[in-house]
Amino acid sequence: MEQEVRDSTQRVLDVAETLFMDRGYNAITLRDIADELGIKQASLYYHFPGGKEQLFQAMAERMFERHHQGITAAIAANEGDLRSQLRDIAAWFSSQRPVKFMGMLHADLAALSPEHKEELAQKAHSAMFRPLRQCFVEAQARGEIRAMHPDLLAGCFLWLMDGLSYGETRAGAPPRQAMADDIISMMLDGLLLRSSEISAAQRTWVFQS
Amino acid sequence: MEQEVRDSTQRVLDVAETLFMDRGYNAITLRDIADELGIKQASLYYHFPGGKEQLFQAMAERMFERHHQGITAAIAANEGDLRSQLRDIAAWFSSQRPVKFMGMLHADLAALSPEHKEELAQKAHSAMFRPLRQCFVEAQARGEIRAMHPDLLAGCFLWLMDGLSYGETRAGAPPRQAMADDIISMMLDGLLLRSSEISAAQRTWVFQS
DNA sequence: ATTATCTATAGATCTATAGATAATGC
DNA sequence: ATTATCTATAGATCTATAGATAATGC
Repeated sequence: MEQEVRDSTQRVLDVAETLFMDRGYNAITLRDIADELGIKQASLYYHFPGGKEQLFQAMAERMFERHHQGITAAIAANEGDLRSQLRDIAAWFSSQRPVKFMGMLHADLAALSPEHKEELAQKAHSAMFRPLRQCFVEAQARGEIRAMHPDLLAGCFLWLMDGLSYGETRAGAPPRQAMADDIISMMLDGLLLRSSEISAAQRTWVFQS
Repeated sequence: MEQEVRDSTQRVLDVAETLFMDRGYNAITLRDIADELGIKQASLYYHFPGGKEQLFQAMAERMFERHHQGITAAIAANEGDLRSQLRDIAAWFSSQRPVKFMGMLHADLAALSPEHKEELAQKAHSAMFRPLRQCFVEAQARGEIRAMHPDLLAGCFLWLMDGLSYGETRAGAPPRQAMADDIISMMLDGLLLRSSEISAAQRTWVFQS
């Protein structure tokens, strides 16, 4: 029986994650979630007596925990090589349903009670931001990349991964993994023409600034 | 009198933009906007007989038009120099209230009628995305940057500018313009150590991939 | 007895409409 | 006459609660 409890509650969380992440906390009603599950709205209170807010909270915590696993595994599997680490993190996100947790952390958190808000922000930070930030700090310590505020780097990378979720909804967009590779190359190698592709005249310009 | 009509309607749009952009279409009620203006909720129907959706639509169109001016001016003032163009576009966004139009284009548009949705998406594209995309296309034609899907480049840059709005709300964050400069340098120069800072051993690694 | 659902409904909003009121400008 | 507001309220949701029902497992 314990098993069935977990199954049906997990199914509620699955649907809640899909809907909340796609259209936001305020746009989704308990009725939307119940309809999608084929049950009545009031039945959700059996699984989450605390109502909509508790359901959102539980959904977000489960999601953060899952991403924490995915991100730290990608980092650990490529110790000492930032590019591979980022590539595997991107592959992890590609394997998951669109994240959009950045916009979520802003607009949706504002709708929650101060305690829930604070707790979720904290968990999002330790689950996703902190490991990634550490990843950049270590790459800097190894001399692999130049000094730049690691908060900014982690924020940019997560932000861009989040953006992939939106980008892929466009018609005619390249596959997500190809976009992720281009983004990582942009971040690490930069866009300026250099090395063998570069003419002498361009080279002086490139390094003048 | 004509003047006063414009003033009070513009004031409604100002408040609507602040609130809608900060917390999203669904989170903000007409009462929130009216309260902030010090008027009653029903009075908004004098300015926008079409109600909440028309108000959002008008607010978004005015905002897109304003950003179109800002972006194209920044581009035109630095013709032939991508880095300066991007820097001035970033400065433009820093001068404006936080954008968050990316998340808006996703979650908020979904709440509108199909016609409004289509029209706004179209206007956002021509006002902001298209000029920036063209900017990257021309930099590629000049040989200033390497070939990469210009849609991706424009999307990344706008996305990161959008992210600055969120980033600056954190405690202890560096000033927005400093973060913008770092982001532009990351995009153009990349993060990898190279040029004079680079050792011979590292150089072979840098260019091997 | 426990699990997972249901029906019915109270109470709180929220959008939108109808029509009144007050101030300004011709 | 026009502009900009107001009061009052209908109608539609949405969240949450109370208590009933059906199925499963001991």
